[in-house]
Amino acid sequence: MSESTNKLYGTVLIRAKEILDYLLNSETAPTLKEISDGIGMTKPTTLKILTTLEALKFVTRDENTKAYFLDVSLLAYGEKASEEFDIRSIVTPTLSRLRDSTGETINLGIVNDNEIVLLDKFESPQSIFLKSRIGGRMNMYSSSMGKAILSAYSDTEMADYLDHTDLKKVTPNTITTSDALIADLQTTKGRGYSVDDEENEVDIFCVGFVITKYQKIYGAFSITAPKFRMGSEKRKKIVQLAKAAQKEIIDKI
Amino acid sequence: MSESTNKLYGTVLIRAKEILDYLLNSETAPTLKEISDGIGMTKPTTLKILTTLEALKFVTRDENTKAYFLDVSLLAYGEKASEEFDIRSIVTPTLSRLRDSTGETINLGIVNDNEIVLLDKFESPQSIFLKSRIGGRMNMYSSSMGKAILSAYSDTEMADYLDHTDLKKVTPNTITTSDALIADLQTTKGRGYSVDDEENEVDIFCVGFVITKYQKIYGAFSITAPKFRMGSEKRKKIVQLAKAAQKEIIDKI
DNA sequence: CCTTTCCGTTTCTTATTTAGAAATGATAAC
DNA sequence: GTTATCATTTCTAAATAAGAAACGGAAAGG
Repeated sequence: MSESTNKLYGTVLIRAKEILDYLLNSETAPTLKEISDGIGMTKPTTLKILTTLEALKFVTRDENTKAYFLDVSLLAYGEKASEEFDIRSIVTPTLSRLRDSTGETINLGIVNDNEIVLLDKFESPQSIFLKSRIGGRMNMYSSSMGKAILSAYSDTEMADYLDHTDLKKVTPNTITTSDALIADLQTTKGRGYSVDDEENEVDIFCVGFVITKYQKIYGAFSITAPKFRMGSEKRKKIVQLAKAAQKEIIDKI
Repeated sequence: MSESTNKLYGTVLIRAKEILDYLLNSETAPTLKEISDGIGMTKPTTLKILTTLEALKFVTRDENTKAYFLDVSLLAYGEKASEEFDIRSIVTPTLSRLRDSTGETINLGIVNDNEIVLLDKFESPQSIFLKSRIGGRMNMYSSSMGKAILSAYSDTEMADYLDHTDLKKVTPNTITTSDALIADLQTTKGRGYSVDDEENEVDIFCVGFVITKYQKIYGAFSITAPKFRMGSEKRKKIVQLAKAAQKEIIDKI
């Protein structure tokens, strides 16, 4: 929101990203028409960009149905990118054990552009919902990982975050005022973990733990479960196990 | 090699990919000069593309060092792409157990553009080498996963593969003639698994198993170990476990 | 079996964008 | 404080892109 207002170079590149994003958010592989209608570009232009994207192996086209989808070649870029933040290698054994001991799904996230990006997940065998995808994004203010991280922010960082964020309702429980959010983060700080009580997704309850050492914030992890499986006894037990995991991780950094 | 020779649309897009590839293959985050020199583009042009890539969240720039690296936002595209081929969910529990029972690293790959793309890996605790990265590519003719898949190809498919591939030496052991490769694949077919005896990487020995059902090839998995840990006894045991895993996977498809 | 419709593809021309030489800043090295 | 080196900005001829219109081909409907 404080971006330079100068026009960006690379019209085709920008449009190509629109196409990639369209494919990213499509349930099923779309055809040329669907894409060009969906984005509001003319067919010839869309076709030309798609043809180039295909040649570059960013997309693939089904020869029969003529439908487009993202190409697995893209995997390499994301994996390389996430290597830069390599908490994963440190964190994996601990979180994998935490999954086993809690029986619930564990997520690992980092901050990227004021949002949480899901870096990895350790799924519980009983997990029904797999809405989330590695690389997927969520709000900081409505998720347990986000709130765990926000609770470690300085006042300046927090002010900057609020400055760049609209607290929009995602579910009926989402916190939508700065004051309420700041109060919640205060509680989080005292308690040592954050709680997302159906604030990001209905029926889903999460607790979140920040991974931070010597002032530096590395990311956060959370334990996610359907609300009916998160009674106060269970939650107490999970928190205890997770706090031990958090300590173990921080010691390894 | 039978591509249309027409000039491709989207100059900037093509150049942007060159930059992304340069970042993908850089050990350390490069600066503008390194990138422009490395690719052979002028600095102003490179800067302009990088600035747009940054705005699109494909790259990030370190404010202090001015160095560029790939942005984690890219994760989402690759993950979505690999979902299309979702053998992973079917295969994960079995391969994870195979890792535990063999104590060695298991790789899962699929074919993309006549090469193997590493879709997932299940690392052994004793794995020293982590040269490979998810999304990484290797030759079909020099890798065990590739040869396992080639052994399931029809004559036409194989002819087409050879037509589009140079059998270049990767290590002293790499097979570099069609005849030798075809003979090796014959052996593979009879034996039920492929062997890569330092053909792709010195000191590394792998066995590969194709995942195929009703004529359709879904991918392959391999067991990788340093050669000194792959004596014939150990290998026999591993093959036995892997064949059971292969059967289990195919039954689940 | 012919007609219509609906996409995908090609062509063409004006308007827009780009590429890079050169100049300028900024910063680090000496 | 001078020099070297890299990042950034400016500017304009030359290259590229955008989209209207026309075309082609396959599938649907009568």
